[in-house]
Amino acid sequence: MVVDYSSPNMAKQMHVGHLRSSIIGDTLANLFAFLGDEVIRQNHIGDWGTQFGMLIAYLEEMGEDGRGSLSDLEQFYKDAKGRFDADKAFADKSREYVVKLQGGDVHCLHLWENFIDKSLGHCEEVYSKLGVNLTREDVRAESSYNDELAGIVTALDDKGLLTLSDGAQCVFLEGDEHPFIVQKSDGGYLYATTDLAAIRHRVHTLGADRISYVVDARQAGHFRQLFAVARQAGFAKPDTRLEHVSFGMMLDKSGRPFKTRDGGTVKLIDLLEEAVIHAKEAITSREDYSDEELERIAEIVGIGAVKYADLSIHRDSNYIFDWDKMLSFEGNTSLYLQYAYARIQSILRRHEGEVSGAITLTTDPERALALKLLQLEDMLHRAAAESLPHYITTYLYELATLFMKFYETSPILKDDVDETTRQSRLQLSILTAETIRQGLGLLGIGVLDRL
RNA sequence: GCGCUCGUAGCUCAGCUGGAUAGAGCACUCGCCUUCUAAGCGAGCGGUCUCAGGUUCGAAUCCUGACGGGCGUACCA
Repeated sequence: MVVDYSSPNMAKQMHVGHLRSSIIGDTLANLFAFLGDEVIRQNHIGDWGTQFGMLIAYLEEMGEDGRGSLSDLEQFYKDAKGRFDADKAFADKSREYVVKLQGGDVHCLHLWENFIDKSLGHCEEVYSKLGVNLTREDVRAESSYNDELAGIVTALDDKGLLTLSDGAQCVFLEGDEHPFIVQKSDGGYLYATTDLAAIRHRVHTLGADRISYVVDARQAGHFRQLFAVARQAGFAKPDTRLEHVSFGMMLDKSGRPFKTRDGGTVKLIDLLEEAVIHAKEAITSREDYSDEELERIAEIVGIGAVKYADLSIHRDSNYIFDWDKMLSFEGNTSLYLQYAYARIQSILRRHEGEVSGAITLTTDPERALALKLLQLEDMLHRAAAESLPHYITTYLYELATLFMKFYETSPILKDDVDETTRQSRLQLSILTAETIRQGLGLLGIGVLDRL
């Protein structure tokens, strides 16, 4: 199966809006793979379009080796746009470069490749910090389908699906007010065309029997049409499962789309750095760690908190972005789970000798914990069937809560605990720790032996 | 206008596809560290599940309508 997620635009820096697709998609890909599916990750990056003419013209001006100028893509884009608006000659050159680029001009292609490479490098930096398992091998850029677009339109025509309307090639779907446009009146193709080419490639070349698109809910209409057309055209087979794994938007406290104070977008890398700083402050006040240790723990705790805050919410709902909540360490948070894990590791460190023997359940806390442990597999299948990552977080939180109660009521290493009970409780603790570790692992969140 | 989606405690959210007195966290009030990590645990406070009908033995959950929020509505992605 194919999971299509993240899909950043190469012209812009990744901002908080890209967070959800990246981590929801990654979690689902991890989950499907864990359950035994053959998963092909696809990062359908946006690397084509008119703005690239402007960007490569500006890159050329700045000197293409000038890495400094590209270190902040957001600023680079703004500067390029400023040049474009202010300087007519530059604007003309930008338009000329778009045409040359699309015509395969070597010089422009070289500039463009350089630009994409740098931009993708920024994304990879974010993926690495986020613990998202996307590599260059998963990248299948929009532009890579360019040569197939004409063939897509021809194939639709052969099927008798096309109608010329106002000069544009359209597929009219029954019951839809608007058609699915695959070729503009000026002859240009659209992302709808590219998406069709991508489906055909995924089904017929990659052999996908299920394709999950992790894209925000605003594009629901597009995907509904895309899937219908893909089936009618035979790009997808009748039994190919196509699904739009939609998710809601990030809103601010007053319920409007989330922006910074000055109306800009919050860069993802800044959010992550902020989270690590916050985690560092919280950790420092608690215990003495070496600088190295502090850095490592803050990274795992801080990034985990951000990811968990997002993944623990039903993906369909719009959610309110709140620094305090996102960086919170109380209640249903990643730290609670990491804390439970660390407590167990502490017990295991103190215990000397082997752990063996049967698990015997005699008390209510033991039974409740064991019962929850047994529900893991069922939960994972439900999460996969519905593509809902928050089932995992809810489960882990419930598990950790039950462990905390067990921990409070059920001594393990105390002198007055008999050996049979001790072994049983150790086994329960180990199973709990392993379940938390694996569960958080699916979310791409790490655990710590000490906290 | 039409379409999609959401409306559950003061706030942020769950609610396993129709089952028993609707659950958490935060906030607020109390209590628990000489014994395995108090970033924890226990107790309390707090909801006519937006409203009105309907289906059902049974509805937060399904259907219809109203009200309210968000999003989308052909040649951007």
